[in-house]
Amino acid sequence: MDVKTLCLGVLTLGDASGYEIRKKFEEGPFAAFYDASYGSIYPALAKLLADGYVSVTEYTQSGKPAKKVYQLTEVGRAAFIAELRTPPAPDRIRSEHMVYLFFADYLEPRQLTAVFDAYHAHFESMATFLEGLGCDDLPLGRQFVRGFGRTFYRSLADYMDAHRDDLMGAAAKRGAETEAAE
Amino acid sequence: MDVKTLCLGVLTLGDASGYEIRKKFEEGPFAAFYDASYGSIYPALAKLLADGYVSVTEYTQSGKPAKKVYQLTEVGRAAFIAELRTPPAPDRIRSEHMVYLFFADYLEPRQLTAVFDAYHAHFESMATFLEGLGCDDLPLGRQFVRGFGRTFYRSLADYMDAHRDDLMGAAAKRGAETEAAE
DNA sequence: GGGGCCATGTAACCCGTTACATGATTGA
DNA sequence: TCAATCATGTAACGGGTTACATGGCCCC
Repeated sequence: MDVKTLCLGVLTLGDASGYEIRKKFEEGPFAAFYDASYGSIYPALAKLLADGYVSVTEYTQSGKPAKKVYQLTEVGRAAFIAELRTPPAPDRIRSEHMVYLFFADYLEPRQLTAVFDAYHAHFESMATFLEGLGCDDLPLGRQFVRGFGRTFYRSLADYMDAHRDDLMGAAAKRGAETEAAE
Repeated sequence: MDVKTLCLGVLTLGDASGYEIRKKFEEGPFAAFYDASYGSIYPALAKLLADGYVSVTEYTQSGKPAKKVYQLTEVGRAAFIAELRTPPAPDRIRSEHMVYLFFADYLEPRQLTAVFDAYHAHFESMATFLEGLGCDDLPLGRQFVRGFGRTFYRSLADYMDAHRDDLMGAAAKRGAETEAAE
C-alpha cells in the first residue's frame, strides 16, 4: 500500500492539507502503525489530483501561509474501497531499538540505559496518551484499532518495567567495574 | 541501519551463508522485528567481503548446491560495535492489516472476517512458537528480546480474541442483511 | 534574537524489492 | 509428478527518504 492510497484513506476521515495529513501520521490515529514524510505526501497528492481522485480548495490565511485543502472525490473514494478488496500485504516492522537491546552485551552500560529508558518512555507516553482518549462513538474499526494500540503500548511498557533490572542489573555491575577501573 | 550492518550482527551469532542469514530474518531470532530479502543480502555480503568485514569459506556438499559460509573478521566485529555506538533510528512500523481493520466499515463482512482471522492466527502462532522456546542460558539481551516478543504476540492475540465479536458482531449483522437481500 | 510552528514543494539519491535465471534432491 | 527446500546470484525498477529552498508569525 503506497502513500497515495494512504492519503486517500486519511481523506475519508475529512478534508485535509498535505501538512495535516503528515500530522496524522506523526501524532494522529495512524501514528502507531504507519508513517510518511512530506517528500512522499506532496507528490502523492499532486498525482491524486491529476488523476481526479481528489479535488483541492485553496485558502489564503492571514499571518499563515496559504493552505491547500484536499477533498476526496467519489472516484477517489471508490478507488480506495477497491484497494481494500485486495488482500493486505504482510506487516513490516523495523525496530532498530530491538536490535540494540538484542546486542545489549556489546553496549556500554550507560548507553544501554539511555537506549532502554528512551524506548520505555516512548511506550509509556504512547500508552498514557491512548488511554487518555475517550472510547467515544467512533466507528467500530477505529475503536478496535485504538484498543489494539493501547494494548500494544501498555503491555510492552509494563514488560519493560518488569524486566529492566534483569537487563540492567548485569550491565550496572559491568559499569561499576568499569568505573572503578577508571 | 542497513542490511550490511544487520548481516554483521547476524554473523556475531555464528558463521552463516546468505541463505542461512535470510532464514534468521524469516523464522529465526530476528523474524519479529526485522526482515531482509535475498536481493539485499547477497549484494551486502559481497560488499562486506570486498571491504574486509567478513571472510568466506566455500563448502561443496554432495546432493546440495555449494555453500558459501561467511565469518566475521575482527574489523567487521569492530565496525558492528562502532555502529551500535550511534543512537538507534526510530522504529518503523507498516501495518497494512491495521489500516484494513481501521477501515472495517468499508470491508465486506466476509473479507473483514478473513483478514481478521488470518491476522489473529499469525499472532497466535507466533505467540505459541515463542512460548515454546525455553528460557535457556541465552545472553541477557536475547532473553529480554525473546520475552518482549512473547509479550507482544501474546497480548495482541488475546486482545484480538477478546474483541473479535465487537468488530464482527456488527459486520455479521450487516452480512446477514446483505445475504438475506441476495 | 532564536527556535519552533505553520505551510508547500522539488530533486537527487539510495536502498531494497521483485522478478528472473538455474538446478539438484527429497518427500508427498 | 509436483511442490518444496537448498542455494546463489543479477538487474531493473520503484518508492520513499533526505536535504534543500522559502518565508512569515509567535512566544520565550
